[in-house]
Amino acid sequence: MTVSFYSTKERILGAAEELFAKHGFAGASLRQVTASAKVNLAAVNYHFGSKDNLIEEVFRRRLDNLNERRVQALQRVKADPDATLEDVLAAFIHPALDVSLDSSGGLTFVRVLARAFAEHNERLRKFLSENYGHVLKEFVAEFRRHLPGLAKQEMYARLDIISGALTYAMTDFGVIQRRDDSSDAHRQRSAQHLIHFAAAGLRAP
Amino acid sequence: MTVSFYSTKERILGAAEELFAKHGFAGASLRQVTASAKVNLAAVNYHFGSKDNLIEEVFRRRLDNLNERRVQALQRVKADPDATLEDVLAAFIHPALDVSLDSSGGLTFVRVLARAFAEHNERLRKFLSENYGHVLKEFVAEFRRHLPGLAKQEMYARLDIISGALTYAMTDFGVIQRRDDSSDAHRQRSAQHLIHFAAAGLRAP
DNA sequence: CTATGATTCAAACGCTTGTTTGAAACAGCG
DNA sequence: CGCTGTTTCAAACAAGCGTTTGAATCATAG
Repeated sequence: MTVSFYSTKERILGAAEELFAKHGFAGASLRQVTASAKVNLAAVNYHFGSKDNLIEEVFRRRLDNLNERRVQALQRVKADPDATLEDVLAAFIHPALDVSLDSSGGLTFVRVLARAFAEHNERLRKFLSENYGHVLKEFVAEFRRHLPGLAKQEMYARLDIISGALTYAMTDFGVIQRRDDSSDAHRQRSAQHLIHFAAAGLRAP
Repeated sequence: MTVSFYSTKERILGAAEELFAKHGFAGASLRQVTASAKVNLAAVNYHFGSKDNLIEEVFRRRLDNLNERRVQALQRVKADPDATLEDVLAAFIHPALDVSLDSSGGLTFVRVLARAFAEHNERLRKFLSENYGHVLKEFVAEFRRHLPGLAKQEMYARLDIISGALTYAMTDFGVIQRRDDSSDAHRQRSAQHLIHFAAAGLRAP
């Protein structure tokens, strides 16, 4: 019997991520979280101050990483004079898939992320916009460089659709039953589909 | 001062739809709903039996209509020997947009629908699958008639993405701020974008 | 009119929620 | 060892939840 290796804070974050993905932010109670983390109920308020702060910390733990990967991928694309629209899309999509492939709860976090989009919680939206907004803006600028004929308003409308599709594809939210092949392989194929799909949609007149 | 025109049941359904869209099913309480509907708290359990039944009734009120419109649109496409892939997609997408354009809460309902997809509530998923599943299957059969080269597994994967994109596009979930033109006009353009976007994605090799 | 069934209402039910409390247990330094 | 600051713990808090109750009100048929 190995004793628990992770700290109380880490165990709370992991359990919270899992339960937020499964039941939503309002649907998962602190008693569920602390029971799953094998931690005292009061530990959440001791270490995080409140449930809202815990929610933000669940996001921050992974969003910083995702944003950094995307910025780096975008910089590589910018430096390449032969880069195509597909390369820009790959710089946007692959880091998200990479995060979802993180062996310790990455896919779970992507499900949490989709929850955040679906919920209209004002505080959460603001927090996410502050973490996502800046990077998204950089991508929009680069997309427009590859699609000079596309009006700005049109560009935003189509990117909106792509972001939604990306979120859905990454979280297996669909009603369709999957085959039982390795989910890693499935996700790799999903990335290719998404890139082709998005590129075709963006290039449409 | 005009007295209330709608019945108690109708006012509850309308208020519930609005609040479920805004705060989710767990997040919106029956006290909020009944207060917003200007109705006694006990009226929900009297007219619907339980909160779960109320949720189902909110869906049934609009889903029957949407399914009927989609089936009819698909039948028209099937009867037309010159119908294209875009026509099948239009038969799938336009009825959903029509529902969202219903002047009395249609767009609100679409937001509720997106909530249902985001939430993993087992009972809700089952209920929606029973209402959506049959029609979706018919559409898959017709899509495959227009894309004989596309493997069944591939077809499902791409339709999954399209369904997600449709849901997101219909609900303005994106972080991008819209222009202030008429939202009806915006939605009409969205439908065209979605159809072109989806057709390009489906036709990609 | 009275009588009957449907509807509304205020109040309370037991239960769960996030948060707070103060004591107990622990760790590490002098 | 004793002392100090950190962390854990059981217990309780007020507030909100879905649901139930029984009386009051309403509409309508006899």
